Amino acid sequence: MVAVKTVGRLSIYRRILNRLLSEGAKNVFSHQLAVMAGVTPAQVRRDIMSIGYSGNPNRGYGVADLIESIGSSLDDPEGQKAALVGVGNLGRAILTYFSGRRPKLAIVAAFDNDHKKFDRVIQGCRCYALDRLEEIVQELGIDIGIITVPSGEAQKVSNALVRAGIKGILNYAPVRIQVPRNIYIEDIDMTMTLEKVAYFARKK
Amino acid sequence: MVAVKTVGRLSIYRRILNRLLSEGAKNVFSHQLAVMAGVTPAQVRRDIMSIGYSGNPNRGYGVADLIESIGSSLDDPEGQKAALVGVGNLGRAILTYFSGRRPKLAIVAAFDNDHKKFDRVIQGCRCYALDRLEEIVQELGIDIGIITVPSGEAQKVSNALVRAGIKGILNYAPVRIQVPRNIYIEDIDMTMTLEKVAYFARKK
DNA sequence: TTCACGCTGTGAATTATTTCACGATATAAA
DNA sequence: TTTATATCGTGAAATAATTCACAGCGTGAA
Repeated sequence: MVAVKTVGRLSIYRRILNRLLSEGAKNVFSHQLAVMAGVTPAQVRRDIMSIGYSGNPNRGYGVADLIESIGSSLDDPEGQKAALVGVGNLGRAILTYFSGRRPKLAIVAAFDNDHKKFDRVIQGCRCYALDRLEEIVQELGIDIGIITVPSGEAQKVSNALVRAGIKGILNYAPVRIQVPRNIYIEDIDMTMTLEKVAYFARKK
Repeated sequence: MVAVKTVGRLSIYRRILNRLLSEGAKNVFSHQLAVMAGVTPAQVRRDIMSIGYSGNPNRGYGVADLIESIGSSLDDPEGQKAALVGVGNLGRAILTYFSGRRPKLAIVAAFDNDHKKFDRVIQGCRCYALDRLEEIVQELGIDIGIITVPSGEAQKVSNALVRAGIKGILNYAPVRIQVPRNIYIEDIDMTMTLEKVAYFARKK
């Protein structure tokens, strides 16, 4: 089991590596990856070590091999499916963002209360009525939920997702959601982050 | 100078406290805040200690006083202004989100390349042509930039923001941006976070 | 073949962050 | 007034994360 922060950085390295690959790069050194990822070379080496991949002291890391190796650590070989709940501006932005980007990880269903959105297909992802959440999640074998509803509804939506059997939640609503201990939850708190930037813009 | 992580949590506590205040609460205990913020009671006490506020062993913390105290640590008394660059779905979501929420921190200008958006007012925030960025940022005294443009343009936009004199950047584009050392930058990487959730949904 | 170089892999050291644990204390009740 | 109780504040301990620093190695050049 890889540490939380390491998983995050591996995901970033992989994105960089994919770009490098498309630019024709064969190998890359830890110090190059480090600059592109905004971390130290030692950190890069340690992260890569933690997934058991080894570079070559003279060539660095093999771009294609390392992508492969990160994939076999991070990805489910069967692929994983996510559902997005709340098709507002933010929800649509996320759908656009992800649309067909990672083969092993796709948002396959969206849910909303607004009947004008039902059955519309947004970025290749069909929109369903919120009260069909459990049914559809189970039918499609979805195991990740993305919450982009207003704060007031987030806990209710989360409960429904958990009942439906979801294992991980990405929560954009600015409230802490209570979930059973076996569910992994990650919050993206945009207001908090902006306030952090504001503080350090002044103090740094 | 308060630690980065502490600033983030203080911002979260404040949001919770504001809700409690509006519900009429006068006092709150560290263990209550802890549950609502998803941290330990000891952490809450330490964070609050770090801004020099003291509670009462019998009543806990005064809700209104603590809000006040967090404000005087985090906020600029004069207020701070932010500019958003890139008025797509994500940009609009952010504008909607922040619109008039914090008096000491407002997004006062948006920028885009698309001339159809020029001079439109979105959530009380006027949209300008991207090439007027430096001019407007300086005119309005903006010191925070929010980047919501595609990856390929992020570095260019960042350079313009830095030239215009901005001190902090909140970057939503999935690339690491290079900035001078005196600029504070925080990344929100939505893809990375989803991949993290996917990983731990499987492994946890 | 041998050498010199610059990189990787990693134990150890360091730094950052969180939690423990307990004395001090404010209040409500007796 | 005294006592019982539950909380705060915080030094110290524990844990987590990062960086240092260098032995060892693969490769290109001589």
